[in-house]
Amino acid sequence: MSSVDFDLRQLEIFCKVVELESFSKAAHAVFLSQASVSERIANLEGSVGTKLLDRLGRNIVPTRAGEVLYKNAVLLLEMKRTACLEMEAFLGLKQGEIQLGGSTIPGEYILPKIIGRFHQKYPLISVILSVSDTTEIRSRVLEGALELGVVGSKVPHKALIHHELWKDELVLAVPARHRWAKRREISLEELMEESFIMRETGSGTLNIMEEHLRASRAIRTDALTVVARFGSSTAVKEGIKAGLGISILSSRALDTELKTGILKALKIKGLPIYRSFYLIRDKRRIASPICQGLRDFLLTTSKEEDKTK
Amino acid sequence: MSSVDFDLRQLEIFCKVVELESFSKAAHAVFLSQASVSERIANLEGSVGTKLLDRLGRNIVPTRAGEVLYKNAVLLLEMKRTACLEMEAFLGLKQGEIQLGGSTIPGEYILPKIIGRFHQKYPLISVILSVSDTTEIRSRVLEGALELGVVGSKVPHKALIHHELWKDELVLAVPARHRWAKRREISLEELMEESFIMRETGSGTLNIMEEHLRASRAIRTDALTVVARFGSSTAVKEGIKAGLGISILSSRALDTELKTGILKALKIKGLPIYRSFYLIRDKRRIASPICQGLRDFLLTTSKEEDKTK
DNA sequence: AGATGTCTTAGGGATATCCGATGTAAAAAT
DNA sequence: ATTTTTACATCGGATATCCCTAAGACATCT
Repeated sequence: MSSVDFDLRQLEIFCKVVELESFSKAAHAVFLSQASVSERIANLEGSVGTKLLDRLGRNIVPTRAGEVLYKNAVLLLEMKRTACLEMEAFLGLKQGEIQLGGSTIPGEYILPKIIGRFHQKYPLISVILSVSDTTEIRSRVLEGALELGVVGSKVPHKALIHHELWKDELVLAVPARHRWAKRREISLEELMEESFIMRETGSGTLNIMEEHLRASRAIRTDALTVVARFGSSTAVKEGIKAGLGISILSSRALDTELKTGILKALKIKGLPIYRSFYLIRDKRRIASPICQGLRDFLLTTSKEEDKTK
Repeated sequence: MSSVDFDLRQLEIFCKVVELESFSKAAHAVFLSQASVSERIANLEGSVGTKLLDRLGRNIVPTRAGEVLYKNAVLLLEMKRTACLEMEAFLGLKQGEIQLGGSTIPGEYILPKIIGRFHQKYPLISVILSVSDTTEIRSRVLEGALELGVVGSKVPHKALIHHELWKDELVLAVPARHRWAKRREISLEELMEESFIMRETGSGTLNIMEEHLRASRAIRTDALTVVARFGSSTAVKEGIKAGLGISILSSRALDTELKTGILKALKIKGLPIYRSFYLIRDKRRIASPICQGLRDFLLTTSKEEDKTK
């Protein structure tokens, strides 16, 4: 029966009338003719179901019902304004957040400092970085939980677009006290003899390793003496330091250890393992402005790095 | 430049689409054709300035911008609903408040218990009673600060409508130990000899007194020996009790004192002073439902009292 | 009483909304 | 791989709304 209804535009006009105590002044304020304001107020009164303003000749005063509506209208319009500002800030790349995924190496060793620089440029944008393995990142990008991902291997998918960001070399890491510590290169055959720490399935590093070893037609990963499978590069490094075994991993993850001499890096004879990190995005979805901003930032950053190299 | 804008109706439809993850289901939910929903969403996307939904074949998922908008839209719509409910409650005479003014006698001795009964009938309505003198109440009703007033004398005014509510008799009150305490009547001439306590200017009781005395052509109020002017009936009563003087006041204000025998009431010879209390309202203004409700309640209440009398 | 200022009403044109029908593209079924 | 199905987009037209100008109504001020 009583179905009160209204519209933001109507409320806007109504509020102006209440505030300026005049139809004609309100009309001027909202850039309408006075007649239109009159009509819309009549309209609003119709759809609320009661008179909202007392027309006392010269001055316009809200009725009690008008006062009740005005009080609510002010709150609603304020909230609308807030919402609009937030949208504008979001669209204007000023404010908001973005869900970014990084596989182990980029997530732990590369992205943190780049996100730092991004944050300096856009202080009100927060980048939420999830670190996981390549496969996981890829599928979460496809479900839409992550807008962007940075992964360590390229697996074509019709919905994903890849952009190469950075190159990376995989090296064989051994403890400083290892009998190979002084050598520069190791042959694949020699590798077979050693205890080997493997990354977990799904890791980009593992994918790349298998890919290269398969290409070399020499050995398969399951021919290696795998003593452990770890879920993170850090764990693998710790395993190597503890003498559990040796492993192939990203030179980027070894920076600190190589500089302090705790670990040594060796190349594998006839098998230079390079891989790239790729930016991935689900092209079926429309990228938010923040997503575009971060994407551009990552791409230009990687180009600049190439130059300085 | 970027001027995000939207409409409650658009948001309503948009939210339904987000919640049901489908244009056609949303269309059904808001009783529109699928085409209209499609058009309105396109419209909204236009006026916000960005795509809000990803159309991934089967399922519809909001973009990041869509999520931001949705979050705000839910709040806005909820607030609108609240506002509508409040308006409906107000219009349905269920909830709200009303500013009522009462001059001294009705405000202090009559209205409190009637408001009590009104409150039992409408528990969510609060009656805000201001007690002041008749003149003050009248002018505050005319400014709109009070919706209704109950006053003790009738002064015609083109904007005011009067309804008689209750009759009241004015009597001469004297202390129990007064030399007139045993008498039933006093003549006007005798009254001149006594110390008299007057109500303040603006009081309805005073108006009525002057009116009747003038009509009797015998004496004027300024011929009385006025020893004090007090702003309230209670103060006058206390003055009488303290032996400061005697006064004419409403029998309704004397109930307690007469029953306990502290004061005595006398009639004035040849001058029966009756007066009525009137409900007043500014007829230029539209009465709120609550105002109408209270008005009806007061009128029927007074009629019932007449019957029982 | 007349002039003035202010809201209401009337009429008409531009725009938006809505619908049914049709187009199109992706998923599901064959 | 092709067809069928499902679901959103688009089209064209009927309707309603919005907004304007102009004229009427009403109270106030002179």
